[in-house]
Amino acid sequence: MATKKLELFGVEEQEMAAIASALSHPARIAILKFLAQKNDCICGDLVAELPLAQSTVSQHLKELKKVGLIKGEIEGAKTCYCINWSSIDKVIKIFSFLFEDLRVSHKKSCC
Amino acid sequence: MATKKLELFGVEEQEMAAIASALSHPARIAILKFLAQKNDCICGDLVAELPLAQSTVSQHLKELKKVGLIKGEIEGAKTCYCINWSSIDKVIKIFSFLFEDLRVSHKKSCC
DNA sequence: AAATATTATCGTATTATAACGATTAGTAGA
DNA sequence: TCTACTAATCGTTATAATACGATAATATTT
Repeated sequence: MATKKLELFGVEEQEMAAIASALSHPARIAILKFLAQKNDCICGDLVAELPLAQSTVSQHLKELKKVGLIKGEIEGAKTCYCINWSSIDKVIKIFSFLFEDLRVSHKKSCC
Repeated sequence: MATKKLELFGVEEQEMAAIASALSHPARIAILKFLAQKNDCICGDLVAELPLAQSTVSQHLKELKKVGLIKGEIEGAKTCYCINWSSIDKVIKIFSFLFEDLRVSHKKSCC
């Protein structure tokens, strides 16, 4: 009874929701911050930094990669992760676009 | 085994994640858009607009209200909803702040 | 070749989310 | 008052997300 009816909405709404989903866990926000501060790092660095198991961190990295917010490059046994800046730009553009669009039609409301 | 360990992260990370959670469903994005376009509306308008049951729409509205993105004012039998613009401003500030912060330290990375 | 290191994936348990119908509580109108 | 309307909440079901340990896969070191 509770299948997500995502497909019944517009592609823009779906895309924004998918990006927001990727940002909807503090661990993933923390990963982005850490990644930006260190410029790049391997999975093990994040495991040392976060209060989560290695498998869990790997899972979070996978979700961030799924929506394109980060990139991962295999370097031997390790995988080097970094932020996908062009994707970040796109995200900022999409969201600020939404909010600016909203704002123009802002008159007076009931509350 | 799978209790969310949200409290183990910083307050800023938690706050951002909570806002992103509210935006992580296309129905809620659609509600915000509709609300901005019409300036304000009642629950029934959204039920007519969205492919969801009344109880489900009400649930989504509750989540948006929980993080302060919208306001609701009871007017007799109806409830008038509108966007909480000061909250939207705050959201934009928090997120652009994050991304700008990230960007300054952007040198060259492994990928 | 064997041991170690690193990360991804699998399997699983628990909690959270999404959706609906039914009910409740409130207001407004006949 | 009785009826109709509006929206919130309750109860339930199904799906998704979170987390972990264990294992697998690959690369490096000894």
